[in-house]
Order: sequence, then C-alpha cells, then structure tokens
Amino acid sequence: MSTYFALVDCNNFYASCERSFNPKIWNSPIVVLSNNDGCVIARSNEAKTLGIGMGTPFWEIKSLVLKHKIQVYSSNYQLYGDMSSRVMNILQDSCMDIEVYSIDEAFLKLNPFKINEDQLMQENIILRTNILRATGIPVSIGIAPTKTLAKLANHLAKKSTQNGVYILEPDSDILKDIPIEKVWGIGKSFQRRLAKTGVKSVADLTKISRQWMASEFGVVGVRLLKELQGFSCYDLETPISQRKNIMVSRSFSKDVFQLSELIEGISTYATRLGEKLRRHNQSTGQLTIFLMANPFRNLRPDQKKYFSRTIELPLATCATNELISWSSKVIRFLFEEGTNYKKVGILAGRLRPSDYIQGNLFVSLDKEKKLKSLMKSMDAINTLQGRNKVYFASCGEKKKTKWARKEQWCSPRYTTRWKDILKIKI
DNA sequence: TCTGGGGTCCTAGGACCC
DNA sequence: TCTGGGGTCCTAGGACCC
Repeated sequence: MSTYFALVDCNNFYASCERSFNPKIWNSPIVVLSNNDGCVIARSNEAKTLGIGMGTPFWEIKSLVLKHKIQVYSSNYQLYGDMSSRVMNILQDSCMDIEVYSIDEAFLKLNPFKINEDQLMQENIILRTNILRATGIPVSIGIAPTKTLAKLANHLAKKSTQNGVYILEPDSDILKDIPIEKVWGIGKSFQRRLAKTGVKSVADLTKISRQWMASEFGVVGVRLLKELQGFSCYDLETPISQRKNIMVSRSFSKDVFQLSELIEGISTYATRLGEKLRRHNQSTGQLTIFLMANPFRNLRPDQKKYFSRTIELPLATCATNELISWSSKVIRFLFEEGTNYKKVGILAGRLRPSDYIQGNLFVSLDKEKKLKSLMKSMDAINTLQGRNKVYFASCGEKKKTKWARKEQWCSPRYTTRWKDILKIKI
C-alpha cells in the first residue's frame, strides 16, 4: 500500500459533548447555538431529521423546539475544548503523524508499509470504539490516498456505514454518486461555475483537463483536481507553523449608530485581543479594524457594507491600552454618520514573540517595560477574581452586560470548573 | 424583534525600485 | 515626440474552511 491519510471527525461534536454528560438527553433532538444565541451551529441527528439546517436563526425554529421538545444549548467552549483535547490525545497515542485540523477533526498519516486493507479497517474500527468508550464521543473515520479524498471518505463513513469507517480509492464507482459540493474546497461559487459546464458529480470533475482547471480556477483548482485523482498535494501540516493573525469580532444584538458606542465596543474587543496575545506570548505589529453595516437592512445601492483600515504600529505591542488607543483612532476615522453598524472587529497581524521586540528610534522602551508589568498585574487580578474585575474606562461603564455575549442555555463546565463537576446520586 | 466567530490562501492591481 | 522590462512588496477583496 502507498501512503494513506485518515480523517477522524467527531459526529455532531458540540451536541455529542452535551450528551456525553447528560444521559437524559441521549435520545432527544439537540441544537447548540452560536454566540449571542443567534443561530444553530450544531445539531444531533434527531434535530437534523426535523429539517433544522446549519446556521438557521434560532427565532425561526422556536415553534419546532416546543413541539418536539428539542434540547437547546448555548455554546460551552470550555467544555468542547476540553473534550476535544481528550479525543486528540487518544489519536496521538495511536499515530505519530497527526495534524489537529480543527476542534473536532484530525488527519492521521498511516504507515504505508504496515498493513493490508482488511487490517486497516479492523484497526480503525477498534480506534473508534476506544474513543467512544473513553469520551462518549462517536467519530467517523475516512481513509484515502489524499486529504481531499479522505474528507470524502469521511462523508461516506457517516452516511453509509454501520461501523463508521470507510476506505475510498480514487477509481471507485461511488464517485459517480457524490455531488461536487461535498468536496472539500468547493463552495457555492465554485459549484455554480462548474455546474454551468455540466460538471455535477465528483466522477465528472475528475475527468476534466488540468489546463482548463488552471485557466478557470487557478492553482487552487488544479490542486483540488489532482487530489481527487489520487495525487497528493497537501501533506500534514505540523503545529510548528504559527498562526498568522488573531482576531476578535462580534455582532451587536441591536444596530449601533453612535460613535461613542462603537468606541466602547472596539475597546472591549481590544481588551480581549490583548488577553489573547499575552496568553500566546505574542505581540502585534499591525492592526486591521473593520466595521460592518447590517446586511439585512435595505442599504442604498451606493452604500458600503464593509469599512476597514490597516495600520502599522511603530512598536509591536500586546498592551491593552495601546491596542485601545490605536483602534479607537481608526474607528473615528472610519465612522460615518447614519450607518446601521452591526459588527465591529479587530485583527492583529505581523505577530511575533513578545520577548523579541524590534526597537524603534523614536519610541522609548522604558515605557514598554512599565506597560508589561501593568498588564501582568491586570491579567493576574482578572484571572483570580474573574474577567473584567479591572478594565479600561473606554470600554464603558455598563460593559459587563452590554458587550458580554448572551448565553441563556449554557450547560455546566463539567470538566474545567470544580463547582460544575458532575455529581452522581446513588 | 431576533441572522456567529475565527481562521487560511490566492489574486489583482498599485506603488515603488533598478 | 518618443517613454522598457523585470522585479518586490503591499493591500483589498474574494473564495474557502470549521
């Protein structure tokens, strides 16, 4: 056998995490909501059967919730993050070459010399059983010669197997039955353009010429085609490759018209950004601030929906007060009277380790040292006493309620907070 | 009334350089 | 009046992902 990739994907991950600690809802339909309890971002199979789509606004399904006694949860990222690392640890024990691709999936690179197909199947069925027993999370495993095919194999494992494992070969007949939009890398726009030329199934797509793909879809298209034909273009990505950007952004629960409110918002997110940067021991040399108008309002045709500005910082920083001061300056610049703003965000680029900061002739480093110790104290207090115990005044007085996210139906932090630990009555 | 957040990669086009 | 060719670097915006 040549090299094979396996994609291990947790089924309905957030819903499965909720279920894992709560036997009462093992057979109930479950939905998990996005930030601010805005829309559905995870569904159990029972909820999918009821026709609830990914991303459906919550208010659209309120009557369904009552009718079918759907269990509703706000997202509990502490719980999901911890459950994720438990699953990933088990995978790491079983395979040296692993790429944790997202909170609920990982690619494994399988040893090419070891085994035949039957053994491969058996080993992975066992892996799946182990994960289920140790965490309560059901997973599906797709195996194929390339990452893109492994993704497809995973889709097949979920859809059409009992044991949750599927091995897919590039010449398989089943590719005729898979629509192109199931392919990793083909979104709405690519799908529409391909459909126009009569390409509907994955098998259709694999027959297209590389030249045509190159002219229509560029290098991205060609790589996608090769991967589907069984020629690997994407290897595992190691964790050494650092993140390039860190972002904090939120939608408002109501439209915002006032500059002062936007400044409170951006100050709050700049505070979060500072905390994130310091947690990763990184500083940023470049900030992008963006504002978005409410896309669900009727905008004039000439009205812009997206406003952004990128600035270079004279000295890389992770200090909250500097992030606030730069970002409010930019917000003042971007603000236009009479626009319904719905979302604001701040993106930190040019990340670098905090202990390596390039000096600048015109900026004093002493100030930076003082700031560092101030931030250290603030973080210490807020970790010990709870978030927002101390904060900058520009975030606004009522910040605790106003900019904090809505989470009406959050389950306990079963695994990360002592007082939430599961109690069992005997 | 209520519509998520956080990422990556690629390309086109402009500014600038020799 | 004529006005090159080859680069790099940057940003905005579009596409995709979970």
